[in-house]
Amino acid sequence: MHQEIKDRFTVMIDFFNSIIPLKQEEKELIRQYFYLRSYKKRMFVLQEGDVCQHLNFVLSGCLRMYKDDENGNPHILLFATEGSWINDLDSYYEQKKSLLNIDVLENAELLQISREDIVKLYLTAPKFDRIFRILTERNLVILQNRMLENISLSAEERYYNLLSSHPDLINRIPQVHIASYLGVSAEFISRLRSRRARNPLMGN
Amino acid sequence: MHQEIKDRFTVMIDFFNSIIPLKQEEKELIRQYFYLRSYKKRMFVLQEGDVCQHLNFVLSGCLRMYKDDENGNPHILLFATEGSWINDLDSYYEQKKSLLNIDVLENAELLQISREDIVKLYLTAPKFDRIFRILTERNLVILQNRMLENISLSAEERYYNLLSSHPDLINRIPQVHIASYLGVSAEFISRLRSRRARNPLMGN
DNA sequence: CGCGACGTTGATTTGCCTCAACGATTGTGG
DNA sequence: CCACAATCGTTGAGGCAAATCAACGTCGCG
Repeated sequence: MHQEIKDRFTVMIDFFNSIIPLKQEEKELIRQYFYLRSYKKRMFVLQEGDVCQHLNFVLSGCLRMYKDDENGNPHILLFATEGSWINDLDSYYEQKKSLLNIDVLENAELLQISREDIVKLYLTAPKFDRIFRILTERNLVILQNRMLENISLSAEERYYNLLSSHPDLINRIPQVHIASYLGVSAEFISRLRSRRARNPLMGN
Repeated sequence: MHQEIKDRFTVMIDFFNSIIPLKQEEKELIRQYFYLRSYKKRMFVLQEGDVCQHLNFVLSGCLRMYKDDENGNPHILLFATEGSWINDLDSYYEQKKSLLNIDVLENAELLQISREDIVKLYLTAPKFDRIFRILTERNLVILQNRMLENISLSAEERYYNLLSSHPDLINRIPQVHIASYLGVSAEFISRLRSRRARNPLMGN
């Protein structure tokens, strides 16, 4: 089972490697600084009011990051599945109380790193500054495209765009969460689906 | 006037310095790689279909980045004024044709750097990897907050939030562009304003 | 079994859009 | 320097997209 854990690290090392190839010593640093933690469904990785203590890389499972409004309704900023990250960077770097929640939709295994350790990692291996720069730039581009869709498309267009760009998500995430992610009501998504089911030719 | 140009660089150097203090040699690199360029109102810094050739740091003036939809209506992703950046990172790094436009709302002076030169900059001074990582992380946090507002607040709330968080923008940018940035119609913004003018106590 | 999570459907309301017309201001060329 | 066009904001009438509220059926699960 120590072997197993090494295998998990391999997933993360491959991830970094695909951005910039790592030297052996840099791979060792990853094994040194990241730690494996499992979460069960409904557990919180981060709760509103806490200070975010680690970056989270998802090995398996599914999570969401969201904010509750004054009525207690969640508004989902991000889903994360295998091979992606889910962090409240603001709380993590500024060490301020988070306004966001991260919880588990499907039992999950995460690789985590503390703030002190990532600072050490950056200092001992500056390549990780570059890796995380590139990673963050890519996430910014993705978020910018989502922003653009949000200000320019109808709810129906956004829903079917998501459907075609992330068909995997639709299969494993309840509609009510998809609705919250898109910023529309769950009932409206249901109506869109039944409308298209009755008339498959509609809306391209 | 060579003196003047040096002064412009000082603005940028101060900007970087406030993120991470620079050594003298790193300051020299900035003077070496960035170049000053002036744009007049209505000029394009980037046009749809072109490949983004430089990163843009705004010394003065005001610009917007936007996408035209199929009807030719612009949807604004970002405004940039003194001391901020405005880039299509996707086109810049991937060297693909841009879907976005960047044009000038008020005569502007930019400091620009080409893709080849920023790669050199990263190689000769890895500190810039860290600086741009941090910069990008901050921009991601900002965009994430805007995303959250967009999926959780009404048009009215978004408008007055923008008003209080960026009062400067409201004074220099036409309402029609503010509307496009928020993803609402210009007429509706006008109605919000006149509603509150008649009844100043409304909506907190 | 019974409860909670999830999806659906109907009736009604509303936030916001569209289209159109109209001043006020700016700027631009003859 | 004036005339005319373009830009910008406002207002009205009408319409539609999407929210809200409520009820109900199904499923999985403790």
